Amino acid sequence: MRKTIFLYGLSLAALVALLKFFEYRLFVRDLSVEVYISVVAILFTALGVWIGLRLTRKKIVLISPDFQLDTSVLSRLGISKREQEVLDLISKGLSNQEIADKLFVSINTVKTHSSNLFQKLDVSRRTQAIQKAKALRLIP
Amino acid sequence: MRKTIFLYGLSLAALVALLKFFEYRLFVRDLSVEVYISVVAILFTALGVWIGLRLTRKKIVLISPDFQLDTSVLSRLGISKREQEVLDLISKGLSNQEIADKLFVSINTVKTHSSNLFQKLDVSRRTQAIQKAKALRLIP
DNA sequence: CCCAAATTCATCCTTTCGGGTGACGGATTT
DNA sequence: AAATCCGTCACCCGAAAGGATGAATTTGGG
Repeated sequence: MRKTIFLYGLSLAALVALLKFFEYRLFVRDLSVEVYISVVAILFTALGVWIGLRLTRKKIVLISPDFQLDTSVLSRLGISKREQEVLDLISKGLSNQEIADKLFVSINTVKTHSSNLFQKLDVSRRTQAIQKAKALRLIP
Repeated sequence: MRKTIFLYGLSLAALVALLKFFEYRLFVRDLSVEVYISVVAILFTALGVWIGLRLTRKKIVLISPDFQLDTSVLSRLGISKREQEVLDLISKGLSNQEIADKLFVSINTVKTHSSNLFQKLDVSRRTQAIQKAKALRLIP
């Protein structure tokens, strides 16, 4: 941010110098202040647009792909870390056996976690869990 | 957009007039061009930022909520209307029986549709179908 | 240290899901 | 008319998922 401000001032100074340079170089001394202001206004409006896009670009891509879960909902429903992991893998379309292999636990353990998870989410099927978890911002 | 350009030019003219006014009103005739340019640059940079945000705000909200399915993918995979309906209900967490009740058909019909759908989506489970359909923009 | 919560695993049973196959009527295309 | 696609329905079978319950182990916090 400090860098941006510095570059901003630098470009401003450069523009002024450039205008001065052309003013004396081409002996066009009758350039009115209005012309100066117009040029500067247009250029810096464009710069402002660019800066604005630059600053908000992160926010745009943060909306969907970069996702942070709502931990308040997580604690309110009493969902543990392991259950959250299972939920995440369920939402990725994995079967209980695949989840068990990925977490290095028994399939029975996964079934226990998913059962507890469904109770806490108040659903009875994993597809419903996906739907509800998405609404609660527990998964992307 | 034309309105925006008009207002832009108008504000530019107003600013110039304002500066001129203060210049003669306060008898501060030695205001350098650099000061003018700096003020104008700062103000119009802010204006540019505002415009940039204004123009991109619509795109931001358009990313997720407003959804239109990709019919090209739909036809490329040869997914029929009925299969698409089943897909939509599957993504909402409904069981085959519930889908059958909602579509007024037999559960066997739903199973046939879902099986064909899974083949066309190249998946083997409904949770995978949800995952993939979302990636293909077939469901919100 | 101790207790509560979390994690782990198991068994039994029922329901749901998925794959495969076959069939029939209707609409469209060839 | 024949072929093709869609939608419908049925049956069978195995796999996966879900519910209920019990229990052992580990872990984190008071």
